[in-house]
Amino acid sequence: MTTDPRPAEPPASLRERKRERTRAALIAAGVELFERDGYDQTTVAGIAAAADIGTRTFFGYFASKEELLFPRADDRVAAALAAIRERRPGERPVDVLLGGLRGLPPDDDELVGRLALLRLRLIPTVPAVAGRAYAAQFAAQRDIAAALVEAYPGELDGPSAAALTGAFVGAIAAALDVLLVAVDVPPPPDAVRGALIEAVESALGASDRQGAGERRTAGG
Amino acid sequence: MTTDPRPAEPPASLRERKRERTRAALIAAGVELFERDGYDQTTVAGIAAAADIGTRTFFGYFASKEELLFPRADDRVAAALAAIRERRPGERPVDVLLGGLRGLPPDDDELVGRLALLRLRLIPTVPAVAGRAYAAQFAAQRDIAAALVEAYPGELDGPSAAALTGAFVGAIAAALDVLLVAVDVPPPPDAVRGALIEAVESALGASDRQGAGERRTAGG
DNA sequence: TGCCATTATGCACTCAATGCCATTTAGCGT
DNA sequence: ACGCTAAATGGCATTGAGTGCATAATGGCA
Repeated sequence: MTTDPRPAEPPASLRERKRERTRAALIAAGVELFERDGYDQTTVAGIAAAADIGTRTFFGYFASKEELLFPRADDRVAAALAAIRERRPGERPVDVLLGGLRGLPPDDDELVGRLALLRLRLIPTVPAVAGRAYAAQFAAQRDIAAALVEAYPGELDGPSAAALTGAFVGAIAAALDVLLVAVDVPPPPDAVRGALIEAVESALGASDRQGAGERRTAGG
Repeated sequence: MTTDPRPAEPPASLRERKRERTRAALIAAGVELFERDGYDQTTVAGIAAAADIGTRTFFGYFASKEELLFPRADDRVAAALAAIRERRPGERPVDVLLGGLRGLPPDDDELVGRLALLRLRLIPTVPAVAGRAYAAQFAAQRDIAAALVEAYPGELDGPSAAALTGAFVGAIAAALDVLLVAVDVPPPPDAVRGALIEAVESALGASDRQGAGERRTAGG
């Protein structure tokens, strides 16, 4: 379930290290400027200048302005896939997914970090950012749904697996929005995590909640 | 539940009728060109030329290129809100939402029409379109979640309502993707509708499906 | 040191989108 | 029918994202 959290190995060669430093500088400059001046008011040229590189070079690091907000592939997808892989026999799909969610570290940066928070705030207001986030979510759902179909042959067909995954991811996204964006000051990470899990469980009707008491295998 | 499906009243004044015709011509030209040449290859200037208006005028009708794909406010939100308003006492939130889904007309254009299909195909590939779709979905979820909180005071709090709504909408979106986009030739509308309802029900654990036998109030 | 591949950058270009402004046209009262 | 007003139209210029191309700078390696 641990899935190797953030290796963060510094690349070997000088060239790669330098490139990684520039990349980090670009992200830092972007986040800084986005927060200070707003997304639309911040130009790529400005970000590049703040990181002390040419404007053209920016696009050698990120394909677009909004890509800056999605610097890494989502670890949560890997966590979900791992949870499916390590499922217990008889465990229902919805409980497997919820188990994966519970297994995430409480202070997961991708869930409640500064960049993630900025991203969440920008998604409802900037179409381009929303589009990028949606694309990532869609890809994630496809992967998870495919894994579910493979893990539950006969029980789950394509549409059902897609619907279940969409419900799961949709519940998380919507709950996170309420818990992190629609509040004045975001609560501490572990509180967010607890409330998130509770909300998602109540939405999906997990074993711990309403009825279906036969296969109560998932522990707290 | 019927919610006045497509009034389509022709506007009174000559000016408004003319404007409506131009608007329809723009949509038609856009859909045509998008399908023929692809979204990115189609320029706003090209669409305007095909509809025989100036490029600048296009933006008097649509704020952006992708707005062309979202010509009307989503009726389904209204249907969901109506379903919540007309709920039966004791009916669980999830069953209310599913009831609203079942109440939709089988050939709802917004669900399976040509424009909707093109939109669904474009969403995974064009970030701008995805962004617009996501924004609409987000707004819809906020409205529905707010209505749910109001309809179920004490039972549903903000995060729970958001999670449930997100799960519902997410399940629909993901299932529609599988049923309409990830197939060679889309099946007939009523078949899509039936499969969609079935998939969403299985994902959300409706009364008709798994456990939770105490409050079995919702009929078929 | 010198060669090679990668990286950085400048320049010109396309296209979406916006602001400004002149012109046309529909709606309406007289 | 006439003329006024407001909306609609569209041309022109501008900004900013993103791309292709050519060239220079730089690290890896013999």
